[in-house]
Amino acid sequence: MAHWLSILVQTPAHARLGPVLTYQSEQPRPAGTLVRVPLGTRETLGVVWNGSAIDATGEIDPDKIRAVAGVLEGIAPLNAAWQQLLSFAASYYQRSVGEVALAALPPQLRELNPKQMERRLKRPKAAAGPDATAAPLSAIPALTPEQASAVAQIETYSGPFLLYGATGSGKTEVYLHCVQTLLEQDPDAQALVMVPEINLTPQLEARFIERFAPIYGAQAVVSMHSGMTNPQRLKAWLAAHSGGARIVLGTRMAVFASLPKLKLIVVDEEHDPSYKSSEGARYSARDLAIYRGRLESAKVILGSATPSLESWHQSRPAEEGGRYLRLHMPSRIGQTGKLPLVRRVDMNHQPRKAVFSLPLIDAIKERVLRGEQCLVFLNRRGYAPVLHCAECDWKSACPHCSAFRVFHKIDRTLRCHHCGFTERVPRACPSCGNVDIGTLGRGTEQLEEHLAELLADVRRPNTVSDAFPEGEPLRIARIDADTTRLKGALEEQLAAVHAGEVDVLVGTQMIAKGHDFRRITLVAAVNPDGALFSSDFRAPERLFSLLMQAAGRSGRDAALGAQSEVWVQTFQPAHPLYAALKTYDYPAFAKQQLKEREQAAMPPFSAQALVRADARTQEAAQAFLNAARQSAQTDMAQWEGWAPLLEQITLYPAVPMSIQRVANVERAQMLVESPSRAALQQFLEAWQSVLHATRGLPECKGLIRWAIDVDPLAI
DNA sequence: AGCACGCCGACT
DNA sequence: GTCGGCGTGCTC
Repeated sequence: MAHWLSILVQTPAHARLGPVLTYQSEQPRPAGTLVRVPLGTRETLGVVWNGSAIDATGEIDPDKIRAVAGVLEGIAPLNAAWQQLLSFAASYYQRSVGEVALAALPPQLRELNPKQMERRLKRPKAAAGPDATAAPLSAIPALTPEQASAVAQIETYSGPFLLYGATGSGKTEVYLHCVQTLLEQDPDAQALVMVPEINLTPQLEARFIERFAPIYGAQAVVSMHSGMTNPQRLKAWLAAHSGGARIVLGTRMAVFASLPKLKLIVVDEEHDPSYKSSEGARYSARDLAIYRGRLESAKVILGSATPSLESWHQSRPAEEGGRYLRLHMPSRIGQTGKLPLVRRVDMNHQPRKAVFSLPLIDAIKERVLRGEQCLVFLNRRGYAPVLHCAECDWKSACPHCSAFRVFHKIDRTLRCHHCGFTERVPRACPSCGNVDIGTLGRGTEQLEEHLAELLADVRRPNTVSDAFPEGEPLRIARIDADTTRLKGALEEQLAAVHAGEVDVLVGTQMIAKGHDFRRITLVAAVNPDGALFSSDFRAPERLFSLLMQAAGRSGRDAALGAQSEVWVQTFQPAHPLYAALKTYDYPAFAKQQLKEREQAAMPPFSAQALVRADARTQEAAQAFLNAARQSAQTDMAQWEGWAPLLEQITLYPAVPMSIQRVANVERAQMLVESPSRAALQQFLEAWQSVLHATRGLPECKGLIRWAIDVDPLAI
């Protein structure tokens, strides 16, 4: 007799299909079982959900129920905790479970046919156990008192923990130590360690392999990130799912890894915006890590030198309502203990239009003449952000976007950084024919060029590197998304910096993160003021974090640490953000920001969601959002018992997005806010059906798609 | 989202 | 006469 199974398949939220489909099967299958099912004309991967549940929507024609095509033999069902995690993620981020769950599985599980799958699973596994070929275990550094105290607290309490440690305070050593203790105590236990970016995985992986391969074998450590090939991803996933991998390192996607014996989760640089996904289900891996930790009784460590204000607020003293335990490690290891001196240059007193102030140029010269390296930041790539005609006021607008195309001098192109549209730079103004067209603003390319001119007469000292003898011109290098497009280019360029081939490094924020430059003693932010006046209320938080991280790049070498400096060129030298930066007083900065947020009832003192709409015309996008808003305020208010809930919800009018048009698609958004997270959740869930219905309205013709972003990072 | 079916323009 | 454009509609 056949059994009826509820099965998840990959169906987008807007498809008019239930979240689970009903299939029949000769045998009962436990929830979590991976199966292949027919769907329309194709066969697709499905996950058995809630065992023998009768279809929730009720009336489907029994004749339409098709049979399960097969079970993925040799792969154990996903456990209840995993199912619960995915159910939660789907409902919290307002997507269908099918979409979220199937996207969380490695792509090859979907693509491989049964025969290929069988072959993959039969592959002989490398013998578990110590890896004889691994380098002999190098001495494990003794913990500093601060590290030892943090480790002791993590072992004593259940967490979650916010490890608030200065750059260079040795947070990674704390992670390594906690993982090591865990694996020694529990022969099955697994740990999940997340980092924000792929770029940061190789060095972390090297450190974990160095530490753990000699004890547990190299296959005990696996990585999960989007830079891996599909076969690599499947292999890592299977290793984690089978329990063979003891440590999983990865980017945000790793939070969904199947880890049957998960006991510890580390979220390094927890404040980093990369943990929030910006497409599909817009989940926050950091927030899901907290949920998952509680769900599976696994300890969670969030680590940062500049925690997100959300995490900082959650880690206030327990008697004030804090839920995380804050562990503080203020000291940098192996150094004089001092962070670089922060110097603000008041650009109001510098020549108008100066890119580099005189004192900064002098300081850079002085450093390179001593054989030290300098790092210069500007968060804008290209040569100039706008090309401009002084005669007729033509500007290099992108024809497809509401943005300017950026002038790239290197290949003489105008490039739109939003849609990719690229043209050769015109010789004369395309509008009036004036041949004297100029640039407005500057980017990293121009900075590099300008710096070369300013330092043209400076010669290298003889202390730097044998390969580049005394008396040669300075080497100025640039690292940004343009110079690192090719695979391996970033590593190559970083290696050149490490080798001392570069005297001055110019780049965007991508060089601020994680890289351990030994001989850099001066870091300069050329023009960071923009974030102070941004309409995004999180911009100051990001700027502070970026500048703190940049400061962490300077003076990591003990011998040079004492004299290292961070320079900030600003027109707002008295701004409280820079004042807090000068004393590295993150707590003071956070306190001030949180006070502002509380007064304005912004996160973490309120919950937000954003509905974004893409359409052919701006009118259609806004009409859709405003109609859905109207329905919420009139129709939903009539629903039995909904009025009190709706009173806790604020729906703001639809507004165009800050870049209103990208690739000829008009974009608008609407903010939804509530003092209560629960109320917001309840509202959004019910509102989904209203949004679906709104779509069909005549004034919404031209709407392309819409999506809800819960806990958006940028508004 | 896929993937079909379906009805109108330029090619072997 | 076919290949193929992407508009609508369905998938347990």
